[in-house]
Amino acid sequence: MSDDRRLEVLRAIVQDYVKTSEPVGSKALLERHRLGVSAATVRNDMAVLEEEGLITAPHTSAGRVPTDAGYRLFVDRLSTVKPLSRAERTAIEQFLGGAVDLDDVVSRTTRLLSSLTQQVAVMQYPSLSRSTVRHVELVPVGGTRLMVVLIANTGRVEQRVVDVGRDLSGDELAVADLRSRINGAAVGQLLSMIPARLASVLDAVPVDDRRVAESVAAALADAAAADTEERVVLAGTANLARVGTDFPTSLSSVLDALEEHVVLLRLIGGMSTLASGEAGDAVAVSIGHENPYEPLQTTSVVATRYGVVGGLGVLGPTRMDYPQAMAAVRAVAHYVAEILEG
Amino acid sequence: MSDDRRLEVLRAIVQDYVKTSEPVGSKALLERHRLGVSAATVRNDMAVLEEEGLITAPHTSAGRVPTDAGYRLFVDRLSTVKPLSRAERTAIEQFLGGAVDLDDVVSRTTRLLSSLTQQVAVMQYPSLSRSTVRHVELVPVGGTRLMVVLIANTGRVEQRVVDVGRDLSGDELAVADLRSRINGAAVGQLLSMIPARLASVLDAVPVDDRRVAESVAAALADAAAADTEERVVLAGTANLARVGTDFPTSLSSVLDALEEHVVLLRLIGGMSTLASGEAGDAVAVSIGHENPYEPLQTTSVVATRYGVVGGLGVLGPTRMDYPQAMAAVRAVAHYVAEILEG
DNA sequence: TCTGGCACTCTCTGGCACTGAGTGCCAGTC
DNA sequence: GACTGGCACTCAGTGCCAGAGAGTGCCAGA
Repeated sequence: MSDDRRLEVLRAIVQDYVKTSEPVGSKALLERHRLGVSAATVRNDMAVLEEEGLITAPHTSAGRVPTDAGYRLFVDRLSTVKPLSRAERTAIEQFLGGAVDLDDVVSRTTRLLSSLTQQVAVMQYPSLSRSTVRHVELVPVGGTRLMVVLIANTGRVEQRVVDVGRDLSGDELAVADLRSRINGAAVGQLLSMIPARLASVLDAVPVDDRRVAESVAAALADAAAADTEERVVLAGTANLARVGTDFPTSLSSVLDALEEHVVLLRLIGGMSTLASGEAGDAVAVSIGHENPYEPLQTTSVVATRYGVVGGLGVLGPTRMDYPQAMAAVRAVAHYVAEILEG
Repeated sequence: MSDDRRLEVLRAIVQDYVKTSEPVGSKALLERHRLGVSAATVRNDMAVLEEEGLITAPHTSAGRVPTDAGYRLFVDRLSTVKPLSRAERTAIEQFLGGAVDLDDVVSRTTRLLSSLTQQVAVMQYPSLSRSTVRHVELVPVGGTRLMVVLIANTGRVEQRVVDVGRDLSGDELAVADLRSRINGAAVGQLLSMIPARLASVLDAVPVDDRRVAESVAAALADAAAADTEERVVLAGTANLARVGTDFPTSLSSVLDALEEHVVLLRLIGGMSTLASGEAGDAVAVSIGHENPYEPLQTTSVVATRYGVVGGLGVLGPTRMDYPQAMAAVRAVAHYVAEILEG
């Protein structure tokens, strides 16, 4: 019961199919792989693999194609993440190192990842709720309105304009006082801690400014909580339409799904959280129907966290070079974390 | 020489082809339009139109399809921008009115425009160089580094961190002084005026802080000039892949082109500038080969400025409902300008 | 200047036979 | 019991052909 050889056959099928995108038959398999057995034997193995639901035949007299379960087994047990070449690594480092600000980091990362993997790259903006406060700035913007600017340690900036119910344009002193109190209490804290930390500030503030302080605190809490409507950035969507890619009719609905940023965030977020449960740099893979969101069930997603602040990954057809994608995602995540937090 | 009727035939061809996406023949044309003449006459007219390069036949015995020149003539002389319905207008107003910040305005605008027109929507972020300074903020961020935050009247925020060569952490006073000088000189000015306005500030600053002021001025100038690498936002790319749309093989290269944001910016910017030369709310149309960027020569772009700060528009196949697209673009631009500047 | 009619040209569709890759199964061998 | 060679069978893909249908160009006549 050469179980090992059967898995070897599965691996060969996955590799060939990923490379050629055509159903692979017993004969073709033998030409490309030295399995040391005859075509008939391979056929027997294939029959078993098909019975186990790991491969399937599009029609009677075609070759076999891996199923989602087949890819899953391949990813879990038959593949090793192939490390990137030294040249690739330095290229990544250099390209990302040239970024000038946060937007640029995100934009470069996605473009890099999509060109490395030839898939669609997805990156979540550094998440506020896990990052810390670098500074809070208060700016009177005419009349009774105050602009509240929250700057996180990742370089991300959130701003809110609030009506504080009092004209502050002449009262630089009161604004400066409140600014220093708030910064004293909040700088260095997790964004999620903002409401708690500001409670004490509210008590200490002169009674005249109480109303103002409350408005500002509310705005800050709101800005920190805006986390749930996180932004996500894509690159390489054209890769989905490349000739030789397998999206017969579903291309349009996949593209549609990609514009549902909320869904992508949940996906990337959920998967990368899962991965972080295991080893530090674990990469999570979600294949076809494993995917909770229906329009994306013809695709696979490879994702991971970068640092502690966000997730990134690639999305493509289930017929994907998983080892390569996983390696690229892991390496890029590593460098991004270094740049953002190092 | 019924020149008028010939144009009427052209209009009918454009309208039918846009609706059905199939080459339109003389007979089919008569069924849908009351031209008051026979099929043979229409055929003669078609022959003339073809000779003039306004329509073309995919092959000998198929119907006719408008050429780029045909669409051009249609847009210039045969179509009137059909006003949106009252319901549509209030829907636009309500949807855009619900936006909470600048990002949200841009995101809602593009999604709205793409769903109104069933095309790809493109919007340039409000451009800094034409907007004015609302406030400049200086924030010491440890050691000798200072974060310079530039807030524009459109709500857009640019930030730079500079090394000022001197430890300012203890010297709140010097920072406050510089901050008020800069704001005094720059607030309300066009961003492009920043370097000029700050020149006087540099002279007036105490000699000890000269170096600091220079660094800050440079950072601000840089932030203002970052305009050239403007951002652009897309929505509705899935519309390109809709079944019934005409992108046989070029889809992938069009999607690729859409990721070249620099190109899109030049396109939208150039076109809308052109339009603003004419009437205030003019909408510019670029059809197929009129387009300077080769991969987009199978597409048309309908664009305009919103207010004075940026451009927006839609992109789709040359077979596009121009009157409808122009109406939608114009209406949306109008409301966006109101929200951003009103 | 328009119209009806006619011959002509192409595309499209369906049917048919053929080819080739691939399969399943079976009897034989190590 | 596991593997192999061989054989019959299946089925998508291709090329070919004929017929239908849509559309055109052109011409003679009103």
